Amino acid sequence: MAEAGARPWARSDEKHQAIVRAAREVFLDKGYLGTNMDLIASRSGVSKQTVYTHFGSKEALFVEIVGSMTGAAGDRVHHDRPELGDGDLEAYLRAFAERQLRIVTEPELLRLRRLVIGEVGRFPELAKVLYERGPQRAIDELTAMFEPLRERGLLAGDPAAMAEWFNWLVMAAPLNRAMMLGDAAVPADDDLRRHVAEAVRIFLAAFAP
Amino acid sequence: MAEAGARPWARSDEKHQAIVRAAREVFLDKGYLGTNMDLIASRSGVSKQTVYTHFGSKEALFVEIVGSMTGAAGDRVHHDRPELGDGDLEAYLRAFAERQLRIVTEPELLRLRRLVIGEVGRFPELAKVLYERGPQRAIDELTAMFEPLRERGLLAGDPAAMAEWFNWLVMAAPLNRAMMLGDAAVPADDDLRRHVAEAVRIFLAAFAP
DNA sequence: GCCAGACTAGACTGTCCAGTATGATGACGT
DNA sequence: ACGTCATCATACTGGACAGTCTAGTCTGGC
Repeated sequence: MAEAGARPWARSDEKHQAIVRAAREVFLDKGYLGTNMDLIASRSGVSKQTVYTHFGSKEALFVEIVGSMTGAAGDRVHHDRPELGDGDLEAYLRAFAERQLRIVTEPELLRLRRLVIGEVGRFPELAKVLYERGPQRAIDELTAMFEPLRERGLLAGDPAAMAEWFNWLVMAAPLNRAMMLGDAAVPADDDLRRHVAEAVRIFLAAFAP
Repeated sequence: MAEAGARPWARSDEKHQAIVRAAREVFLDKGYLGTNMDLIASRSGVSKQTVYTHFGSKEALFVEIVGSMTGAAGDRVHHDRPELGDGDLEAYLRAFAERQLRIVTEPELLRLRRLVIGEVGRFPELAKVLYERGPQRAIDELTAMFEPLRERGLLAGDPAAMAEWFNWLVMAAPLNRAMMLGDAAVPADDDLRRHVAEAVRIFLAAFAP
């Protein structure tokens, strides 16, 4: 993201990070147009000029922030995921889905999603990247997971298609509610577990031979 | 929305409608903050003052536009819906879902959805209304439809829960793709039909006794 | 003919804000 | 001691834009 280039870039990382943090908050809170650079400067305890030295423009800062957040979120979701051994498939799918859903419905990620969706017109690339690093990546990993299960006869169907159904069975209701009804509409732990259990049941009813 | 009030309101409906049309286009295109009132005035072939006479402020105009669009969209979805007689349940569910999905994925509605989601922070009420008139209303009608089916032994489960699962089985994948990947990501007719058929199959596998 | 009310073009006010310019401070290496 | 480089505070420029104001036009009813 930062210009590949000529400069030896020993710029103070501390300030850089402070700007990133402040910009993240402000952009998530007020959107792209609603955000003002003076506020980011003062919130990060840095002069406006410094903001412009580190990031060349409001647009560049926005792209950098959103890009890095999507990357980080994607990585978190797919980090430290347990392996499926010979254990109970249903239980494993539940654990997997609960974990995934909990991360995706964190307020910060919900706000990122809203921000990006609202800016599809202005920044279509960002939305594409978010889709690829979010849902698409999850679906790809599920596909890889389902492939051997199909071969072992535990699932019946096209792995990629099953992955997509599974993903949205788990995510759709909570995510879409949260998008519109606000962060407070995210299910509490009990409900989340019940929701996931039922999603997994439906999935297996449709795809277990 | 317009002030309940004193005035006999015989204002030229033609201009009013022209403003509404122009405002709809511009807001959907550029978002709330990105929209400028001079443009709306010129696009509707009306003077700026007239815009302010008909709608008191940018905010009021926005709320009016979005509110009426959500209402209209909701009404369209639930208008002229065929009844389920004694025919084939699976075929009926497919027809129902195809119809619903086609309407919801129209570009104008997708853009409305993006707009509203992006403005959740500034206008939380609008998003709530969109949720109620959109997904919630669909779910309620499905609930009413499933209730007797359950009593006839054709479905097994809580009608409201089944309605929510059915709704998102049908909507989630296309809608979420379209939100982020743009209007061009909406499935063509063939794909849409295949998608719906499979969604219905999954639903019945999970909920038909 | 005249009044009222809707409308018009366009100027104007006040504010906000991205981005730049200026001139100074302090740290660090040579 | 000196240059360099990041940083600072603050002022400024230029443009955008919500909302108001002015002064005048057009139309239909009486």
